[in-house]
Amino acid sequence: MPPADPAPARPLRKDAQRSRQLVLDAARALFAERGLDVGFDEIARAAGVGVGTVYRRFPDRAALAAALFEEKIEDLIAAAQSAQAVEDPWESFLQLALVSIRLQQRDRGLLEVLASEAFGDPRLLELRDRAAAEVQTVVTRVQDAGLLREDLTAMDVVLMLHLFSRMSLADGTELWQRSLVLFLDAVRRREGQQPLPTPPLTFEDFEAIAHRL
Amino acid sequence: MPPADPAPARPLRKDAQRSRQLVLDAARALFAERGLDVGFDEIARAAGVGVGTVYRRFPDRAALAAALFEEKIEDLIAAAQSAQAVEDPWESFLQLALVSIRLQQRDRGLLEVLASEAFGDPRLLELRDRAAAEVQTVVTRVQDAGLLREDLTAMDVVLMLHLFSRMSLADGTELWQRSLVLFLDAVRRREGQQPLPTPPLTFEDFEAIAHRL
DNA sequence: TCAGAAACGGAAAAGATCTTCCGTTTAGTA
DNA sequence: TACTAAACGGAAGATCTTTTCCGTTTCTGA
Repeated sequence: MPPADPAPARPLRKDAQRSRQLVLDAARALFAERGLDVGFDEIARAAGVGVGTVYRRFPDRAALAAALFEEKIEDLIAAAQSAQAVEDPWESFLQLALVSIRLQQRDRGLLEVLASEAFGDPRLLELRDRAAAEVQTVVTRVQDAGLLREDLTAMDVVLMLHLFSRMSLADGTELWQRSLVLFLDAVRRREGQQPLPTPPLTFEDFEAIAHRL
Repeated sequence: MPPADPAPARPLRKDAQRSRQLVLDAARALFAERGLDVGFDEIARAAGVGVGTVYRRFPDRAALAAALFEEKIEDLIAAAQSAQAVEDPWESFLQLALVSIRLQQRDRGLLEVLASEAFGDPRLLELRDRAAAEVQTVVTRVQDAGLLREDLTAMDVVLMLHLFSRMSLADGTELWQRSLVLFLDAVRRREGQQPLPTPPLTFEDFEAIAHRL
């Protein structure tokens, strides 16, 4: 009994493979620079193919984004994991913050995918959840070490990283670092801190907020 | 020699006055709810007049915004001044923060005008500068009282208030308060604080950043 | 080499605003 | 009341982006 792959899907013809790749390359560059809502016609022009070809390969923005950002989010997860390898928990936390901001600073599309409901694409959503889980791990460790305030959640951190990433995209310079330093100072554990008001942020809160920012 | 008002401008006809007011009322509500880029046709429909009438009275969005947001920014300035009346400098600072976030939470258009270059309208720009000056006053006072870190600028504060206002618009709830508490905790003066990196934020920095957020 | 399927490009249809224009209506004045 | 100028509504033209469609070209494998 042969494996019943619902779509045996013969490989794309050679010219089709080539133009698919041209489209992906063009879209990668444009999404990184200008975000997810670049026009399809512009992608086609940059790729040197007709619009029809873009639509044939990627019926909508979601298909294109899914193909491109899986890899990108995996980069982010890998970066988070390598931050976990840092011995000192606070340094590990710091490295996670810097790396994740930098990745989003270099790719506006990545920021938008992470902050949106990712077109409802299950693969992207799952990867995003895995990235959030990595943040959770780092946060828990630095909390267990007594260095980070206990009432902070990983989602507070994710939300803040999102805001700093946005800032880093918005200013050409490095002014966002001022705000990051303030934040880091604020979340350090310290005697006599006032507890945070309102219930902790959940993942759903983050989604709802970031999506509409 | 009679006063040479360049446009003696006879008063609008009664029906024109009426429809001007209808348009302003409709635009006020729509801008507050959905921000500055509501379609003119939608404003016309909400006002119960034709699009032509909207264009006749307000040649572009800037004219409409100028007419509406002068008053709004004056409200903000008034709120800042009444915050200055609070005796305790820290409380005064806190009240300024809360009031300014609330005003922007209730009016997305106001937030957008404050963060944009305000269509280049000189009146709006001047009012915005005056609002920033009020923040400066409050910040200086709380710094002079030794309660706020010295290396923070009024523009750091303005930028943060902008971010929290955005958050307060984006979440329907009050979760932004968590972040505000973190921020307030971060900016309190305290022994052994690390100095902030990168040069202080200028007004131009704020404009450039907020505009592109 | 050749026939048929797959893929291609880009014109054009479909949608969404934005803006102008003009025939009709209404207010103000004599 | 009647005339004129101001104001009105909304259809139509101008743009811009999204999406479909089809005549032509290119690949593949018999």
